[in-house]
Amino acid sequence: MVCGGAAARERGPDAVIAAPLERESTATRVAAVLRDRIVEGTLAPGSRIVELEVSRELGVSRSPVREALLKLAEEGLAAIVPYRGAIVSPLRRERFVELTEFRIALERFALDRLTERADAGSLDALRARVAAMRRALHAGNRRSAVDEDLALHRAIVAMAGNALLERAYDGLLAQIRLYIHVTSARYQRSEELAEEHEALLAAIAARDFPRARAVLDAHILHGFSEAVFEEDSGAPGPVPETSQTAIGKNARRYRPV
Amino acid sequence: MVCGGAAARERGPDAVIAAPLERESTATRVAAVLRDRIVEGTLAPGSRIVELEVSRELGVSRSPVREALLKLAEEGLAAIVPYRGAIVSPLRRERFVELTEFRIALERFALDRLTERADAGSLDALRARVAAMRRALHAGNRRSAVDEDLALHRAIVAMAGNALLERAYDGLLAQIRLYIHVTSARYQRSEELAEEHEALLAAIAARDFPRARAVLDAHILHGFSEAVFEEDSGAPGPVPETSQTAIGKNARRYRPV
DNA sequence: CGGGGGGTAATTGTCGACAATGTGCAATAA
DNA sequence: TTATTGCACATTGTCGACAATTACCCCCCG
Repeated sequence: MVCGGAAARERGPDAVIAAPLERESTATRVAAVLRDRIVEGTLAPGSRIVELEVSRELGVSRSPVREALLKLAEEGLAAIVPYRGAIVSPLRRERFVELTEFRIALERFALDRLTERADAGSLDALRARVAAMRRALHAGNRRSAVDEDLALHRAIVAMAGNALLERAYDGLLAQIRLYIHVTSARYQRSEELAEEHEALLAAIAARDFPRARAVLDAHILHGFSEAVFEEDSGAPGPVPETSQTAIGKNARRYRPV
Repeated sequence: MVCGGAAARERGPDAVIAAPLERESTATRVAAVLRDRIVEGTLAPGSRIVELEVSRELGVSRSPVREALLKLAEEGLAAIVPYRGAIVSPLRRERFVELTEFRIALERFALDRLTERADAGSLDALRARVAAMRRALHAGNRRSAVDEDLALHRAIVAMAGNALLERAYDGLLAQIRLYIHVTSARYQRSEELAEEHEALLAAIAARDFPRARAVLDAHILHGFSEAVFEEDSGAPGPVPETSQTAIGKNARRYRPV
């Protein structure tokens, strides 16, 4: 068999050597397929995932499928209950509140590091991402706008230089994507969104941690406040007591002075 | 076959009904065995874990062993490289720095929530844990002192009421345990350790978030500063440039005024 | 004496089959 | 009619075997 095989053919020519090192296992590919379907909405929240069905459909055995489901469960995209199987994690407001709170906490930590060590090169890379997102927004391509948005935030987190933070954030990202459609209204007002990101970058560039934190909070909570859940009877009402309290209080406390 | 079986017999008599609901799979038990060995030191950092060896030793097939290794890898206790197997995560100073930084970030977030919503009952529970730890320390039982110490911190995190935070912290806990022996000098001066915890609880009771945060930082960084790595040539020298910078700066910035 | 090739052994990745468990329906009795 | 019990089916958990890949060692060549 030729060195790179199918994997190599999918990449650039000069990646032929590196390809065998990073080719992915069947389990990884199955996980990728299922992950896509979940965040895409093809696999609706709450629906069952039967190992044998997936294995038959994808033409693999149950072992990699099972392994993939374990991965998805770790990412919070699926829930596995022993001897009963896996379901796509249902969308619940309470969980979205927790997700948002925790996301803010992680990104704050990242900003804390980043406002200390950000160099010109990193900032340029971030600015390029904002530009890309702006283009996607103007082109009306919501899907890639979402991708660019999240990629920007992930890049900020990655620049903090803490591998554990990065892993934790990656785990969150999948779930953020899962909930993105309830905040999709946000991507209508593209100018606003781009400006918020630019304000965030400016604060980072100025190495002004308090301001960066304030901008971040406003940015994320802004998206949060527009979230609409189907379980809501009628209009997008207020979030539940306790959680509202937590997010609300912090939003107020950390709002720019 | 009798209802509960072996699982029920290991519990109290009135747990017979509930037992079947919470019995654990083979994979979970294998993971528990390996996890214990890793944090205990029986399985040294860097040593290989061969699936077939474990499966033969524990009298199970490779499937649950494999599943257990995936879990351990998720927890950061093991590293899996495709077609080459799993090794116990090696102890590296850089990683310990990241671990400590991230741990502080998570616990700060917990304190932020806790100083808002802590009730008397919760505080009593925490105080009971400090007392338990103090007893263990005085009894010279270092192992259970460590357990109580971590259990206290975990309880604080749990009280924050964010499931995602809790999961992320649990993932960290295993790794903290992995590194605990490099900070074991800390458990010599038991009085000091107990006092720091009590100061933390007092700040929480007073709902004084800034003070709680300052006490927490001092507490964790205190343990950090005593860490000794074998790779160090001679005395426990300073931590590497970049990481030292990050931790040092924050320690200074957030120190009590 | 050192470095490259080839072949063997060891180990992981995947597979199909069987055992254990949960689910739902149907038959039965009150 | 309705609650209950038993049974058949669907699905997960575990197992042993085979395929794919890597590590190791020996041999050969320079």
